[in-house]
Amino acid sequence: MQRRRPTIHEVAKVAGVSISSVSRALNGNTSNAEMVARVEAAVQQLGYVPSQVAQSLKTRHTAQVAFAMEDIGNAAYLEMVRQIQPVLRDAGYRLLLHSTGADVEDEVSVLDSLSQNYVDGLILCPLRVTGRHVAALRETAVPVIVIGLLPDDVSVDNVRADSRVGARMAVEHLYAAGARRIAFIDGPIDTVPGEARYAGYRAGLAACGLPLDDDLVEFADFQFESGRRAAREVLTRTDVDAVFGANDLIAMGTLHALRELGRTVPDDVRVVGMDDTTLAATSFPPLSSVSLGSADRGRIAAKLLLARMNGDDSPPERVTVPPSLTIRESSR
Amino acid sequence: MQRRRPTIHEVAKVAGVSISSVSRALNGNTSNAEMVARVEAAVQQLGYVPSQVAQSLKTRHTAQVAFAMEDIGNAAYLEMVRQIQPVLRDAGYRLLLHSTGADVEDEVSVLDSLSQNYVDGLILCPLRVTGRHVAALRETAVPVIVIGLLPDDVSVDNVRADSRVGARMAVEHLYAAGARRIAFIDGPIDTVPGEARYAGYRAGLAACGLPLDDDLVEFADFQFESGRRAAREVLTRTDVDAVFGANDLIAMGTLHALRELGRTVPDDVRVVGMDDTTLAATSFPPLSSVSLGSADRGRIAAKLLLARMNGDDSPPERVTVPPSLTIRESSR
DNA sequence: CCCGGCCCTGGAAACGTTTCCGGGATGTCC
DNA sequence: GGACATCCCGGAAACGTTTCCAGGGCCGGG
Repeated sequence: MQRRRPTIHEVAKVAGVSISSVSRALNGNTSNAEMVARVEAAVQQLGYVPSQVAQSLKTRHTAQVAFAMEDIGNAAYLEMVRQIQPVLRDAGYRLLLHSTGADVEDEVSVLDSLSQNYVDGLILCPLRVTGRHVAALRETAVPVIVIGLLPDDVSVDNVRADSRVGARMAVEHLYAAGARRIAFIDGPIDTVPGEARYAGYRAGLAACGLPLDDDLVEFADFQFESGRRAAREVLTRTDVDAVFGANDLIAMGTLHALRELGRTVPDDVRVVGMDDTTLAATSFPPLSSVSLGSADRGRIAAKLLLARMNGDDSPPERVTVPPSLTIRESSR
Repeated sequence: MQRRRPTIHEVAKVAGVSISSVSRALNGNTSNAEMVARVEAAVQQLGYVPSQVAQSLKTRHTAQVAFAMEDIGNAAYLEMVRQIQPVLRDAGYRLLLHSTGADVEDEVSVLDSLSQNYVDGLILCPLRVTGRHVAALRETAVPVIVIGLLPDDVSVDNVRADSRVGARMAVEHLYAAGARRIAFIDGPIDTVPGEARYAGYRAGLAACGLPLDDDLVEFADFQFESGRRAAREVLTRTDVDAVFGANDLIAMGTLHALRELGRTVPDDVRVVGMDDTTLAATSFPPLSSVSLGSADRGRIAAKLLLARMNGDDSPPERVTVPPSLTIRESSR
């Protein structure tokens, strides 16, 4: 351990050839089979492993890609990671994780330094998009794919969910199932998803001819506990026959709140969540949930990034993954 | 985008000083305030960002650490990542993720190439430990911390859970609550945790004076669906008044199987899981679970690694994190 | 048999930093 | 006021690769 590693020079000496020949032999740029054999023998003997750092310096790429998101603990991001990782690994890239903790400062610094550096590409999932994000995005030295909403005038590849339509689908589904007092527990209103889901909720109400009642709306922070608290709030404050939670954790919290208040699901109150994480299928009762296609978005983003890193310079793409509703017992 | 980045030479030219001075100014190795100011002005003007690759080549460290585990989707590993990431980030390291898919080949290649390369340290969570693992561990060029069981003669820092004792605690708890026919749904027996938990289960039975009945034991693969299936199997096969699941997913599957079979929890059958993931608290009924301290293990491993990377060369440590049982409604 | 072209090899430069070293200027003390 | 120590800056080497380039051997054709 901590032994100095052999360099290409030592391999060359042992094999009795020049370092250029070693390099060529190892990279398959020679046709002399005997040369290759000698070099490989020397490599074997010394336990030589090329320095990726030196290679990177020379070749100007690092075989690394970063994925930056708010919090790896969030199931939706996790789903993305699970899709992104194999795609990139099969293409020979390593995945670097960057939890920003939703800090704008941190996200921007990822963009303008991280992306100019030890990474060949970046997939970014910003919770909020500020002017500084946009400015930084214009300056990056490597391809960036943004997952999430982005202003129209930013020409960067962009894979988005349509959580607005998704939220509307949830409301319409609940209405169709007979609900008329549909509560909504949102995440923070100043985040991109929080705002979009709220808009979708209102659009859904409008489409169903229901009035918007502020008593039916509460804001939490996308977590289980705060979801439970917010749900209790609404449920004790006013009359409710359905709850739409802005993500599955909030909806799970709602299920617990309902149980504590002695209400039954779905007979008494129907519940729908969002993101369709594994939680939804394993909850009790199994939770209806609007999938925003996290897995698809991850996979698409990874493939897009791969194409860009391979030199594809067609105009920026904008892919929107359509939402889909999975109906389970909680709203049946 | 894709514009060539300025180098230190250009900064030097703009600032009218030598590259050595630029380097010193940027790294705080100079006391001339005016020099620093001039350099920073030039840096600002050019938008210069040092090449981390070149720095790494020179300084021989990369400010990167890898975490290799079977599958990032597993909640226990996720918990570790959440702890490891901030510790390392605060110390200036980036975290590289490596999902091995439990492939021995892949794990060993991580060990003997990855660790000799673009990384200053490695945290490894092997599901199985083979001779090749051990051999590779002896050869690594950078500090490695292993989370999980390791043969005694391998002198590598090691943070372990005691899942054997944990499993035994679960059984004793169920016995104390009145259960006498305690079923066990394990993961694959040929994995380190699968084996340890099985051993703990048997030890628990022995401690309670209960016989080992093969009818009460079934093997799944640590997933929800296979856990549900295995639970159904056992529950229809024989008489059962408690189930211990080798992880929370299996226990969740068991809860669903019980519900489908019309048995109530905990009155009819008590259930205990393992890992105490967030799932446990949000399930219905809330799931009793043995915590193996994933979060603690992650944090400890990260700190240990940090110490090693800072040159601490005291003899290898072996830390065992004690299990703890959180009793919730499912076994009350 | 000689010459030209081709292929293979080795030498050397380059990638962008950090750091060692030497020289010149400055300050201080006698 | 001179000598010596001190400090600061610039030049250059080095980190470990890849790749360009030139030279030499070999083969084939004239």
